[in-house]
Amino acid sequence: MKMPIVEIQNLTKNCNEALILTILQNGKKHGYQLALEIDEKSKGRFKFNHGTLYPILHKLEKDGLIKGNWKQEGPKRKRKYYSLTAKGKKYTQKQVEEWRTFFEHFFMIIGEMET
Amino acid sequence: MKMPIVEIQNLTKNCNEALILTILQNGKKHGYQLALEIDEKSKGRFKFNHGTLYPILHKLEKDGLIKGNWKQEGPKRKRKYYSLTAKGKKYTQKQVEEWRTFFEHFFMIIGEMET
DNA sequence: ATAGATATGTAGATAATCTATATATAAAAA
DNA sequence: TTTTTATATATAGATTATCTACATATCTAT
Repeated sequence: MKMPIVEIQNLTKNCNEALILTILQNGKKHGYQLALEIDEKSKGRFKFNHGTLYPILHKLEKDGLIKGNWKQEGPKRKRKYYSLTAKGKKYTQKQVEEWRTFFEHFFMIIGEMET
Repeated sequence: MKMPIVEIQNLTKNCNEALILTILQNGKKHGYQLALEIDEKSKGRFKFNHGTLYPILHKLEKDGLIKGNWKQEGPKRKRKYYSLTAKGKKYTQKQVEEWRTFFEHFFMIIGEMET
């Protein structure tokens, strides 16, 4: 798996990933819960389409960055809880740093950087 | 033409656009010049693929946000200089604001917001 | 001459996201 | 109690931005 850096060439990636991964730093969450939390924390600004969310989770799991575990919850309800792997934790920290430097360069150009 | 806001749903868009549009706020530039300037101003961090750059310029022109003019430069050399239209100026200011609020929310979630 | 930088452009591939659909359970309202 | 809404996960197909590669032509320095 490649470790993309956050730059103009691959800016389409990583943003949704970054949100999911950093939320998971606070403990294990299932998919629906992640979407709710991101919605709340952004005061309704960031809303995940479920058709976007689940494929990302599957990809992150396939890449070994998160690990999902089905849990019986109630008599018939099942939820899949995800948590960061060691690799995922390292990756997340790197990505946050990448985003910070990206942001700095981006606003240096588009102006009005409040430092 | 729709006026997209910068949010999780359409984050793939607008970033390259924003860089181009804000550079054009400082006066007319041709495509190659825009790429160089963004490269320099970001200290080599943002590099445009020309295959990305020119289609965006054509799209922005089609949407009436920028206007391109071919200029004879030397005996045979031609360059196409782009400048913001009134609509484009308005749009650019709005987009910069959108990006600012986007990043505020984004960093509020991914943490380590230095306010 | 010719090599490298300048300058613009398009075609096809890749990949992230979006829309729509599907399924099923739990809780709340009528 | 029936129905609606929220919860919960998932996939298929369409859309779209970007990437890679190709194509063309001029200008400058060696």
